[in-house]
This record gives sequence, C-alpha cells and structure tokens, in this order.
Amino acid sequence: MDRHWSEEARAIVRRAGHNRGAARDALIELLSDQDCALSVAEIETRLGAQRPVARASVYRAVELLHSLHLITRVDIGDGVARYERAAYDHSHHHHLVCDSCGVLIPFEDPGLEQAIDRVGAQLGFATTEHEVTLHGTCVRCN
Amino acid sequence: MDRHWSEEARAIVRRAGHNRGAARDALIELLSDQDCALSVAEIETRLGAQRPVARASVYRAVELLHSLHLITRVDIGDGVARYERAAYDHSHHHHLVCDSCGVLIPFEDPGLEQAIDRVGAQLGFATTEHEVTLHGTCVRCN
DNA sequence: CTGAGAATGAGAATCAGACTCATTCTTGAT
DNA sequence: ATCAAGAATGAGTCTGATTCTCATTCTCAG
Ligand SMILES: [Zn+2]
Ligand SMILES: [Zn+2]
Ligand SMILES: [Zn+2]
Ligand SMILES: [Zn+2]
Repeated sequence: MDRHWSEEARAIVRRAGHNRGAARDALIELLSDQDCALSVAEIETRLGAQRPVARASVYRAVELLHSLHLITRVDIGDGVARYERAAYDHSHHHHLVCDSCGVLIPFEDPGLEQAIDRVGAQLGFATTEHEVTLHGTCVRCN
Repeated sequence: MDRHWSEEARAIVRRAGHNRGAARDALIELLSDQDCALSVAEIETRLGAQRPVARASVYRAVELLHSLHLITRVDIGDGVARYERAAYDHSHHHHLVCDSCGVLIPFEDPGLEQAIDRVGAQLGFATTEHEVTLHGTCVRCN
C-alpha cells in the first residue's frame, strides 16, 4: 500500500541507531499495507501466517516505532491498544467506534484538527500527539 | 462539591431498577466531590479510609454508572481507566496529559465540541459519547 | 416481619502488556 | 571472508488491571 512509508520507517529506525531485525521489518511491512489500526494480537496472528514472531518482539517493535512517531496508538477504550502507520505530513484520521457491532470507522476532519491545535496553543501546552474517539451506533446498527 | 449530582445519580440508578447499596452510595458520594477523574485503585483507597469497599464492587459500580451515562470514562493511554462525574447539561471537559510528569490537566473548549458534533452528524453516526486527549509536555516540564 | 432478588466481599481467573535471559542475527572492524 | 561486540529475537515468566464466581448480607415490596 505505502511502499514509501516502509522504506522511510526503516531508514529512520536505522538513523536512530538500531540494527535491522527480521521481526521488526516484517511488522513494518505489515503495517504499511493497512489502512487502519491493528492490535498487537492481530499483528502477531497475521505475521505468524508467514513466519512466527514472538509477542515480545511485536510489543518491542510497536513501542520503538511509536516513540519515533512512525506509528500512532489508537485506544478505543476496550483495553486493547491498536497501532497504525503515521503519515509524514502529520495528516491522520481519528475513529468512530460502534458500541453495538464494534466496527472501527476512520474519518478525517480539518476543522477538528484546527480546534485541537488552538486548544494546545491557548494553554501553553506543547502538544506532540492527540487522540479523538467518538462512540455511538453506526448506520447499520441504529 | 456537587450535592445535586449525587442525589440525581442515586435517583437515576433507582429508576433504572436497582436496589440501593452501601458501596455504590459511598462511591457516588466520593465522585460528587471530585473535579477530575479517579482510577478504580484511587477510588478503592479513598473509600477504604472510611469503610472498606471490595474492588469488585467498585468495578461494578463504575460500570453501572457509566452505562447510565452518569460518569464518563477517561483513558489517557496508561492502561488504567479513570472515571469522573458527568454533568446533566452534557457540558464536560477533556484532558491534557503531560507525558513527562504525568499531570492530568482538564480543559473545556466549545469550538472543539462543535467540531465533534459536526463530524458525527456528517457521517450519520449516532454519537453517544466522545473522548479527546492531548499528549505533550506541560508548562513546567518543557 | 419475611422471602425473593439484588448488592457486596473475598478470592480466583483472565488478559494485556512488561520483563528476563539464553540464543541468534547484524554490523563494523580485521 | 572472519570475528567479536552489541542488538534483536523467542519463549516463557511476571505484574497489574479488570472480570468472574459464589457464598453471604442487605434491600424492599408484600
Ligand atoms: Zn485508523
Ligand atoms: Zn487529529
Ligand atoms: Zn477530568
Ligand atoms: Zn467533548
């Protein structure tokens, strides 16, 4: 899906002083093909279809990629963290969660982003990242 | 702090068909005195100072109050859910989390709320609740 | 006052995520 | 190409939050 992202991600990881590793490379490749967030369990399962990868390695990899701002963490309140690749231009989406069927719907909204930027600036808070999640019922469920 | 809220909360719980219980009443009383969110562990400790309350009871109570929209759940990404009372007029605040010192700073922003309402409406999504969290460094830490 | 049903308490069971350490892989240097 | 040092990985263990179970206690309508 996004070949450029996976190349860039590997380059940034190396520049940060890390050796290359099969598990992390496979994870980067997997995330580059996704349009929305995956949980660690989902990542582990999908990678395992090709070559088994230890859970600890998945956690280590997402932690590193997240600390380098290469992926964003999505928390929809079910106690399971999800991760998805971040765009270089800081463009990103947020999520609607249907509490009835559990579907995760991504959306983008410039007006919302502006409002968030304004809030951080007003309070003198150096915002590095933000999370927005809407809960409710989707069109099919209501 | 907000006597009206605790009375209203108990009335709504009863109307929903639940008997009264000492543990839940104590929890409601505690939350009515708070300005911002508390974790289950914090609730348990503070209640225990007066009369021991089982952890399971705290979890049951916050689950019920949350399902009745009497409290809102705040998830700042540290794996610990926090809860705070909700206002009747649906007014509420969101949070800034300092990733350096961990402080939780509440804020209100009408413009942000409008942007969120607009998004849900545009996508035909019946929004019941939403969560916004900004991460970064606070004034003292940056 | 009583009984049915609800709430509570204590502890076990789950589950996500963090940690440990022995083994394997990368990579710069020889 | 070879080697050693340091990094990454895998398998399993450990922790901490949340959920589940069930016996006991409490609430409240009758
Ligand atoms: Zn997404
Ligand atoms: Zn955003
Ligand atoms: Zn708050
Ligand atoms: Zn809001």
